[in-house]
Amino acid sequence: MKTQSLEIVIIEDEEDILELIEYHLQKAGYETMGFLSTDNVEQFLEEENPPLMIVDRNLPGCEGSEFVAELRAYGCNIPVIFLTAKDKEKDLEEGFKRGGDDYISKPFKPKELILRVEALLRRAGVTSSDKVKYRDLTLNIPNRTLSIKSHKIDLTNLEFKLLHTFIKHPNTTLERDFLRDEVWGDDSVNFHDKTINVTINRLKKKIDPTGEKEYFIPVWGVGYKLV
Amino acid sequence: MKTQSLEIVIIEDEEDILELIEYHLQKAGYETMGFLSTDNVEQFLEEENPPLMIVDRNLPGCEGSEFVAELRAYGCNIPVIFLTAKDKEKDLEEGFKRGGDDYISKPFKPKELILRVEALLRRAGVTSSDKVKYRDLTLNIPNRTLSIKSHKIDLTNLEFKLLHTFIKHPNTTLERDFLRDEVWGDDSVNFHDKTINVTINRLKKKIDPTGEKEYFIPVWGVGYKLV
DNA sequence: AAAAAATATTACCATTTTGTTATCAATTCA
DNA sequence: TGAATTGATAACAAAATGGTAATATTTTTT
Repeated sequence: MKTQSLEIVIIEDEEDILELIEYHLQKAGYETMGFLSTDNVEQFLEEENPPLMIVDRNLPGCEGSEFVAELRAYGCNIPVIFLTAKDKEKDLEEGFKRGGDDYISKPFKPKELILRVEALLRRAGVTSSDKVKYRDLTLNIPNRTLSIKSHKIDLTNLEFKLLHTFIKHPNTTLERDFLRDEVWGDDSVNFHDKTINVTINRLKKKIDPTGEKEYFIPVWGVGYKLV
Repeated sequence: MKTQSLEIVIIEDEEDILELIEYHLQKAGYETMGFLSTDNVEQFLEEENPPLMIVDRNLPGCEGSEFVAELRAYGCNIPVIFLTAKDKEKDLEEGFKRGGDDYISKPFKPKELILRVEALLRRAGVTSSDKVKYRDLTLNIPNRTLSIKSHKIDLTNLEFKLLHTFIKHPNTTLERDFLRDEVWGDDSVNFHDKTINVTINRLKKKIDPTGEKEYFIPVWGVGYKLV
């Protein structure tokens, strides 16, 4: 599923815990970059643009959440999970208010750490899933193939782009002009009225020959909608 | 920070807990929409496009996470926080794998609930709702649909534009000339006297066949008003 | 270069939407 | 009250839009 390894930053002053975290993340398929303090982290973030950061609250010299608050103030939007032994409400609040996305208390369950990392990466839009689904349609982006209930269907490039566009905006009326820009590109001069109609038509026939599933419905005078 | 009230969906079968959650969310400035089961939720999501959903895992008839997994399969990407009494690793994993964004165990600290809601909304980049409402009418602009009390009604493009114009200026007498410019466009030469009458008429019949709701009232010699 | 595949255009038809007209009903005002 | 004006509505006409098959063009493959 993961197409490339992601390098996750961990800031944790207790060396054994740091190693433990790195171990579990690596086992889950991530690269890691551990720091024992916030020193040099900023520079690393700037250079490497890591996708996620796990930060201990209890760091020597600097509160972890203060560090994150500073980063946020400078426009850094990296997803952050706080890690802490403290479990008091006040600390929790501080962590979130200062820009944390999630919070895990020590001792943590390794599985939970991984799950929360994955959930956050997903929500932050880092792990670009190579599959897009809608109803019983599954688009495999790298392969540029369509599966309907484990049944593969060949699509032309144009048909694929068109369907992809609709699946990215399900249940939304896409105007003809929008489709034209999105699928055909705005360089298309002399764009013919019926081009969209005919292409939609061919696509419909391929993915639903009998028409019983009614994927596309025309919105009169506006465009089409995938329902 | 909050520019407009956000309506958060909660699915929880224990009525007292549901009320408790609603209470805390409302105190924090959110609107809430509670459900005791997953019934009708899907419809609500489609119509209202809420920004976040809190789902109990332990629902009668349907596992909360199964419900979310189904939604995800249909392309619904709404941020989800699971809520559960269970605290076993296995359950946690299932919830995340099925598309949950966060997880809170009962009994929960109210403060933590709010903090996690806010963090998730922030990370998900909450979008302003694309709906316009007046009385029991809800126009979903991207879908180009009209709902009256969760009942969908088909409008033609012209009717949609007309109703949209009125809803943008509720309780205001819109002059015929204004409507003509706004809905038909100023390119309309030879605009016939009765065109507006007839179009309003058709719209009235669609949204209020019996005429009991009296949405539109004619203002003699001037135009119409949506009340 | 020839064949095949993909895409675009055209033409024709069906449907939906919108406009027009005629008639009737309601309101205004002298 | 009654004429004049405006709105409601039904019926019909016209226009706009979408569907689709056939054909033409372009692009890719062999």
